[in-house]
Amino acid sequence: MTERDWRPRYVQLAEELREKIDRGELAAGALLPSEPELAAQTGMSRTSVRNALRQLREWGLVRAEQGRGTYVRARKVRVTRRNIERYQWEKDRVHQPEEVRRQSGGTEHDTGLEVHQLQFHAKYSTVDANEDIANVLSVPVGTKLLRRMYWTSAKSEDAPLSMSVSYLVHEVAAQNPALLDDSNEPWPGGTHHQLSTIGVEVDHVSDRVVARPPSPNEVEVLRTEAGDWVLAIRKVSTDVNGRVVEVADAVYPADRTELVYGIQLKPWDKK
Amino acid sequence: MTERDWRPRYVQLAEELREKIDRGELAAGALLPSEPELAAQTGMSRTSVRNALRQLREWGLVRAEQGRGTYVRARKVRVTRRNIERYQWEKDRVHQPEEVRRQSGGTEHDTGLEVHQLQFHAKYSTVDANEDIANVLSVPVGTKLLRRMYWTSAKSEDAPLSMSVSYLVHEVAAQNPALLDDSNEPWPGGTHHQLSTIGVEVDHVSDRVVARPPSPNEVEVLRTEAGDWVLAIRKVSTDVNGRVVEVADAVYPADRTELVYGIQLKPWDKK
DNA sequence: GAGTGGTCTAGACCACTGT
DNA sequence: CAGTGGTCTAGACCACTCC
Repeated sequence: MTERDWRPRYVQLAEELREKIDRGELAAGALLPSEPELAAQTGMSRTSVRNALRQLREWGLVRAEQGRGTYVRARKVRVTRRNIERYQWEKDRVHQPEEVRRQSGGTEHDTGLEVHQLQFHAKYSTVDANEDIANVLSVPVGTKLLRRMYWTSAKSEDAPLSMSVSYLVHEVAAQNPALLDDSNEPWPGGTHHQLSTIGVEVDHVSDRVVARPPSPNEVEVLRTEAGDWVLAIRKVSTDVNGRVVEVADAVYPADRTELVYGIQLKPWDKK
Repeated sequence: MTERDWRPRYVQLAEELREKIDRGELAAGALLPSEPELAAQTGMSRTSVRNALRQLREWGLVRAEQGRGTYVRARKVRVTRRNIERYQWEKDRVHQPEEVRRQSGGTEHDTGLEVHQLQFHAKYSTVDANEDIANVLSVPVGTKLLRRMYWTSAKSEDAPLSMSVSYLVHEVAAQNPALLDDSNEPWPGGTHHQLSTIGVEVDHVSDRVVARPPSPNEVEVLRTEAGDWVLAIRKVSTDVNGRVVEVADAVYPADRTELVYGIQLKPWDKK
């Protein structure tokens, strides 16, 4: 006689289904039995069946669709973002001819997709600096900032995407009025080229990486599932004079993003 | 007359409570009204109240304790890990005298805690390379590896910690038998010094950062809450001859960890 | 023993999706 | 229209904590 299983029945059901998914018995995209059906099969109440299914959703294994059913999720392909190489690439691109700069942007560089497969959106606005951003930019709270919001989606899929918000000091950006108009986006050559038109050269960048649950707004834009988290990156760019010139917050769905940072170490002194 | 709120009642309750927490009306550590009490106050069933409380747990705002009540979680202090600086620091430390090397390790450098406040654990074993690790190390599947597991905890708190697993090719490590014995841990000067005893100098390192739900084992070791995620970092070290010499997987509780990578850009060519 | 959160039942109505 | 998942009720028993 085997030992009694003392775990809650909904956990047992969840694990049974998880094993079926792991074994491939329930393949990606497959439709699970409906809730009333599972309740009948197992002799459990629909409430307990729903608890089991919620567990599977928290594990990221299934997706429930209202009116349709519950499906096994495809294993997400993670987009690899190599930010160190990317930032250098973006900077170097500035001195290429416009035809070349026009051909691709940062997202294409990251994802391997082509320009025509992506839908690019930009929206500018003017805001007063809150304490957080003001501290990073070393300006007084309330300073006028140019707030630039970007989001990119793949045309083919309804797939999620990325969203980011960038802040520049308005007075600085206004030295070139073209930088204040979001109808000039996508700007060939990106932010580095935009900054170069007002004599700014970025010297170093810092990425601060954090994982957290998404805000309600991010749930809507990125269409994350319940229980999903996001990777949030705060990128701070400092120019050759040591002045912070841009603060940008980017948010990615954590389950389809990986970040790679390559680090070169200095050699030991010869002894 | 204001517009009717069409959202589910449990969402409305969750947001009301969230606002109270945000405003500080319910401070960190405060006890929420019990479930029957909330049900009575709002006229909702206990099931709906529980749905609201689950939402708050998914947001990471409260923690339920069986038999006690539901408490507002303290905002976690995030430990900042500056891996680029850390790796360089670890490498440079090798050529310092042993008394200095003995005084602190990587975790103290990261967290600002002192040696005597930390509990350090190391356990070595020998394993056969699986496909994943074999690929990274460029060795055949099944090659003998030295598997080194580390975990560190703060003595004061029952606080979570970090855990990591490092893999070296056994044949390589065995060139210095002292490297095979975990009773020599913590080794003054860390892995870089260990490798230096067999003539290996690390040239560059790559961090691959991913956020994901914790494995059952990680839940136990890191004592994460339901719905929490972890940050998993795969660090690959390559020596000056271009050979991968170490693969290490580190796991951190995502809600109390931030990673910072500072990136120096090359200057534009003078024109 | 009283009170808490965790599990569970057996219903009900709803919004949404397909045919 | 029937079937799906989403919401909701009004109960019940349990394990656990604290007094």
